[in-house]
Order: sequence, then C-alpha cells, then structure tokens
Amino acid sequence: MDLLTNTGLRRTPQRLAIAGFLEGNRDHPTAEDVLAAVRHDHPTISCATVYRTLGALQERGRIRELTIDPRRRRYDPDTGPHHHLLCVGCGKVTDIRDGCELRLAAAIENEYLVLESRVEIHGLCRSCRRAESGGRPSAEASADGRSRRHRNEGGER
Amino acid sequence: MDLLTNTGLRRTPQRLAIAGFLEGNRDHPTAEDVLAAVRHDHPTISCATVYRTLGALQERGRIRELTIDPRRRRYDPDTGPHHHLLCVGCGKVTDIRDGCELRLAAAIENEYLVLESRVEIHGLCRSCRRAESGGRPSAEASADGRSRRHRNEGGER
DNA sequence: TCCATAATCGATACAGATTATCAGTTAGTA
DNA sequence: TACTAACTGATAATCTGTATCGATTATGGA
Repeated sequence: MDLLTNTGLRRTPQRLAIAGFLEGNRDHPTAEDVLAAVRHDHPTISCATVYRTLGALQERGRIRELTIDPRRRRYDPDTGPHHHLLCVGCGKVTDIRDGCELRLAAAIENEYLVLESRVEIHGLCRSCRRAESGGRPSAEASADGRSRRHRNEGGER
Repeated sequence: MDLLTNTGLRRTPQRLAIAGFLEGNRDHPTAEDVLAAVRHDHPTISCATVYRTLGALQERGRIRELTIDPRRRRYDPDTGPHHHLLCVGCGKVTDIRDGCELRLAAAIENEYLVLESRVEIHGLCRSCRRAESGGRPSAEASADGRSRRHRNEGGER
C-alpha cells in the first residue's frame, strides 16, 4: 500500500524509489530534489523519468503540485486538507494544518464548482526575522517579496 | 496619476504603453499577453523591456505577481486585498473580492511575520461545468487539476 | 542651449525548468 | 516462456524568464 497502489502504473524500481522518497516527505521537494535523492540507488535515472512519474502521480491525485514558489514546482504527497507557508527569507515551505480557517460564501460555491481551496502565506520565520533585525533594528520587513531573494537556497532538508 | 507615478521610473513611451494596458485590466495577463498588446503601437518593443518593466513595477508594489497558474506568471494591477479563482476548465482567472474570509490563529502570527495571505481557489465556472456535464451526466469533476488541460487557451480576453 | 551622465532600449545570448522524441528494455499477463 | 504495452534513459527541443551589451534618450547643471 504505497503511492503507486491502484494507480494502474507499473511498479518499476525507479518509480518505487521515487514513491519511497515522497511518502511521508514533509519538505515539499522539487523535481530536482527528487532526482538527487533517487540517484543514490539509481545512478542512471533520468530527469524525464522523474518528471513523468511526478506527473502521473499527480494526474491520479496521489500527490499535489504546489505553486507557492514561483520559480519551480514543488510536490506534496500529503493530499489531505492543509495549507502552506513560504518563508521568503530562507525559501522553506511549511505545512499549516491548524489555525487557518477559510470560509467561502454560498454565492461562490453557487457560481463555481470548487475543487480545491489553497491558502498560501508568505512570511518570515523566526530565525529569518532575527537575521533581518540584525541589519536594521525593529525591522519592518519590506512587503514586496520580489527584491527579497531566498538566502538559504536549498539548504534546508 | 498612473502606475508609473512616483515610482522613480522614467516615463518612456514603452512603459506608458505597458502601464496603460495594465491599468484597470482584470484579465491577469501574462508577460506574453502584455507584449502582444503593446506590440500594436510599439512593434519593435522587446520582451526584455516588458519583463523589466513588470519587474520594476512589482518591486515598487504597483502590481502583483500571481502564482495561481503553475505554467507562467500572471500580473495583477489591483494590489488591494482580494483573492483569485482559477477555472481549471478554461484557464480563466477571476477576482474574488467578497465572500472569502480567512482567519489566521494567533499562533501562526506569533511564529511568522505574515507578509501576505493568498487564497487560490481551483474550480469550474458555469459554462465549463455545463460543457463537462455534456460528456457525463451529473458530472462529478475529477479533482486532480492536471490531466485537465485548459481548453480555451488564451481565448478569453 | 549644450553637454555629461545615468537610465533605458532592443537585440540577443543565456539559464533553468519542463516536455517531447525515440530506440531499446522490462513488467505483467496469457 | 512469450508477448506486448508500458516504461526507461539519453537527448533534443521548448518555454519562460534573466543577463549582457552597445546604442539611444532623457534630464539636470554649466
């Protein structure tokens, strides 16, 4: 009983490795992350295989594609109801399970068949806020989110 | 008093055209859309100029970059508080101004300095729902959102 | 007005992410 | 085991967005 079960997809070694890496993963990895992880046991695996498998799993609703990072797609094996927070300082994406309540008026549900509601919060985590206030005391972060490039590129796993 | 006012940016003909196209625009255009529109009056304008101008306006908080469409960035001159709905049938992005209430628990605001909260709703608009139910009656849309490629690619302006 | 300077432009090369192609391989079933 | 559709890896192609660079243009001061 894993990500591949009942998908109609063949259980190839490559796919088993990808599924194994994804299952329980809370890091919202990119395709590149997946490739790097799977290369350990499958040095010849191609990026095409990774993208194909991620796409196939997503088509079947086994993983979710996140758009919170505008530069690349991230994938989340947790398809249950939860939301995400991106720290614009370090680029880390965190799950938000509780404390985020969204209510849609009936008028919207009437006009649209709502398939999914995503909440994406952009903010600064504790340590990034601390680093920020080192430069300017009582730091009021500039709220644009573009000039601020992620500092800790990929350093969090 | 337009998008370029008080930005410190020079009011060049190209920028005025881009700003003119964006102001009041509710279509959430992509950079390509902007380029196509501005090419009418400025046939030699380069895509670099469009990207540079969009980036400069965004840095200054005059427009917002939307990530709701994973394939490309969209831009929104409306920087007021509102959210977005993507019809996964036709690909159209619609503003949601009312009827969408988001509440964050204090614990989150305590842990993170929240800069922006985005709500992105994926759904099916009326006409796409109708088209959908043509194929299968009492259509329960499959909720994946990937296999469903936008049909009306760019046809809505 | 004229000039110096910096901002901006268009053209184009470049980078990075993702997709398409295709010949060879393999999982799953009869 | 043999068959075949599904799959793989290699690689080319595509697509979005960025960087570079020489030419052009706006702007403030002499």
